[in-house]
Amino acid sequence: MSFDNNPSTAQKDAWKREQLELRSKLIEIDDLSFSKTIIEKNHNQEVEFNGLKYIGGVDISFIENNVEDAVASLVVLEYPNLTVIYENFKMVKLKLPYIAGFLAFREVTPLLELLQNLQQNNPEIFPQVVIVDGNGILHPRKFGLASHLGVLANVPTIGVGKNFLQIDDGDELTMSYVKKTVKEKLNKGGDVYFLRGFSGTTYGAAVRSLENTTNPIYVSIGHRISLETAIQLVIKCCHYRIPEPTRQADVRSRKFVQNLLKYSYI
DNA sequence: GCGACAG
DNA sequence: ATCTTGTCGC
Repeated sequence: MSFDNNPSTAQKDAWKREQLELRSKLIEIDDLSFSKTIIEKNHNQEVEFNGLKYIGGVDISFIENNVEDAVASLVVLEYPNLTVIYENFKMVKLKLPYIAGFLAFREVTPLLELLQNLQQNNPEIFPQVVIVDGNGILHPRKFGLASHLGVLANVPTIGVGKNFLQIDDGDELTMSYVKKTVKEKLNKGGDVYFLRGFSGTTYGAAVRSLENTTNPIYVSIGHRISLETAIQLVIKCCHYRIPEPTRQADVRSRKFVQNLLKYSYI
């Protein structure tokens, strides 16, 4: 089965209005249940998060040759050890195709349901911040999936993308400029390059998560967190290129999909 | 027609 | 998003 029809221009315009409307509720500063301390360590500064125990990760995995069935996942990891203490999955019937700039309309509902389910049934481990597989305000209307989920769930979120999404705001946010600049400016693990448009808006940052990985990740504010805090926390969560919360959500939902196929449940 | 295209 | 073994390096 496939999707009815590709969304019309009118539908996209309605979605754009909805994004702008929800964006009015967006909080782009730290509004967290834990605190951040800068520690002076000899020459360098180090960041410490106090009172942070639970970090969430969400993702959706897809099935080959199947446009409508997918598996959404929510994991909760303990900080700072980053061990998974909770996982849950939800089968999804996708209603829409993927359209850049409108990812939330395809994915946000099951992710929201997973969060609400945890809040209701296991509130003591509800995550204090959720890392989302997709951008926050690094988005044409400054309201990507991470922000959308954050506002609807009223939870702090961080957007982490594996690929850059070009924004129409001057030459310095084109794909070619960012790819070129990132190569020359991100020279070691933890290096950060801020993605600032001609308008002066900072949409997010390209971050080299490890010493031995060239390809950056793209971090942006989701909701109720500042970009600086988001970047520092994401870096602390990186055992691999992708921060553990989203990486675990990804790995585990993929395994879930494999088992579905293995036992012919789909 | 051409470029861009988070997941 | 998904398809995937070996291989190179620490």
